[in-house]
Order: sequence, then structure tokens, then C-alpha cells
Amino acid sequence: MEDYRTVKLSRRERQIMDTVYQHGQMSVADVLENLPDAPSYSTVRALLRILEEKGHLTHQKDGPRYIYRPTQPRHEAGQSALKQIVQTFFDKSVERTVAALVSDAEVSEEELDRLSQLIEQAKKGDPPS
Amino acid sequence: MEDYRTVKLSRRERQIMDTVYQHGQMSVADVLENLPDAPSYSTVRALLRILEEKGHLTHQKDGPRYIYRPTQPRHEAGQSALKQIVQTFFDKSVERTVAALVSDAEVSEEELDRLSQLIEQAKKGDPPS
DNA sequence: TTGAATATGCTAAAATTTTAGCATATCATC
DNA sequence: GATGATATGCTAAAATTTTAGCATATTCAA
Repeated sequence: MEDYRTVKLSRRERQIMDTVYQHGQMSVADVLENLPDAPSYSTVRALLRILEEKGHLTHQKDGPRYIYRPTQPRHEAGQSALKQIVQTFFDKSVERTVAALVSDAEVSEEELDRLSQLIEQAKKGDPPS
Repeated sequence: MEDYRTVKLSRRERQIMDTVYQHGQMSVADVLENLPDAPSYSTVRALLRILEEKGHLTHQKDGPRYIYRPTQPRHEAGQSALKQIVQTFFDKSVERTVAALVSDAEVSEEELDRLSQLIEQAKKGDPPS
């Protein structure tokens, strides 16, 4: 599926999709709290409704209120978002992207170890064609 | 600097910033060719002007035409874009993000090797506090 | 050096996005 | 079961974004 973050969605809509993905699921009030330049409650409701119409969100009832969740699985959305970044800023190079990630100086020794393991696994497990 | 992709910029503006970052520098015609749902020439010109007013782009003359470039260095913009993604889709975990990157099945054996080296270097070179 | 092609400068209109707020429903508690 | 607090449904206005197009400048080649 196409990356929702680059096409079709307005600024607010994208902001909302981002928080909802980050939090997993949210009520209107939750979303409101987490948006930059907090808009009005009405606004958030309207946008959630639109996003649901467009098929990006669903809601279920939780007592009196609606709880919204993304329709596209998080890991899928993450994959395409990542892909977009790799393409835009890192010349489509996974390597350069990882370099940027680990050069951020906030990656612990242990995490680096786990990353090594991760890559070893990738070598064995998923030999690409 | 804050991630231009999440705040402040309209849909088209963000699309334009993305292509300009991807290509390094572009004329109006170049941008036009690379936008989804190609808008009109006028539109692109207007948006480039606005982005310049907002400080995200500069231009220089190349013969008869303007060539636009981002003001913020690409690697910086890439870092903050990545950070945003890591936060939104991968619970702020660099590890999970790298896992997603290398599980994309399009990473060659050689690239995996270079990634290993990369991480070894990170271990030695930049021991985080 | 002049004319065709291709630029930009600018203004205002069209379209979309964002917002407010009234009407109505639902829940929890006294 | 009445009441206050807190939801949603909906409509239309405000604000922003996107667009078109006329006027003018610049380049390049005949």
C-alpha cells in the first residue's frame, strides 16, 4: 500500500494518523491532547470522521466514546514510511540509512550487540534472490 | 530543527520538499515532472515561492531559470525524518527499525556485511555516554 | 536584432481544509 | 429515573491551500 504520509492526506490528517499509529488506538480526547498546535475538539472529530470515510481508520465504541484504530497494520505502514525516507534522504540505500540510525549517539552498547545479531540472522535466514 | 514533514507544511509543500531533497536541486519543470497528481506549472511556481518565503528553499539562477535547493542540509533533514518514523512506528526503538529495514528482502549479502562492519565501528568509535 | 520559446512576478479566483457550534444521544451517579 | 457531564451527528462558515492566467523579462538562434 502507498505511504499515507506523502500523498492524499492533508496536514492535519497526517498528523492524526501519526499519533494514532504511535499510540495504537485513541479516543478523540487522546488525539486532541497529542496534536501540535492543538485544534478544537470539533475539528478533531471532523478529521477522524473524514479519515474513517477515507478508510484509514475504524472506530469501536467504548462506553460513551469512540476509540479509533488504523486499518492498515502498523508494521506495514511503518515499512512504507521507512521506504519513503530511504528513498528521499538516503539514495535508496539501506546501508546509509542504518548508518544514520546508529550514528545518532543514543544507541547503547547492548543495542548495538543486538543489531549485530539481527544482521547475522538476516544473512542466514533471508538470503535475498 | 523540527521535521518539516510532520508540521507546518501543506500536502503539496511537503511533496515538493521531498522531491527536492531526493534530487538535490531542481528547476520548476523538474519538480513538476516529479510530483504525484501533477498540478499546473503555475501552481508549482507558487509553491516554490512560498517554500522559499518560509525559509525551506533557496534558489539561484541558471541561465533563464531558477534552480531550487533546500536550505537545511539533507543529512540533517534525513535524521529528523528518521527520528519521526522511529518514534511513530517503532516505539522509538532503533533496533526494531533496523529489523524492519533488513527484513525487506531486498538487502544483498554484501550490504549485510557492510552493515556488520558499520555496527562494529559504531561500537568502537562512538561509545554513547 | 528580432522573434519564438520559455522564464518569472503578481493578482485574484476556485477548491480544499479546518473550524465552530447547535442539536441530540449516552453514560454514571445521586 | 432525573440530572450533569461528556459523547457524537451534522451544517455551514472561516481560513488556508491550490490553481489559473495575464503581464513582463530573459535567453537563444536564425
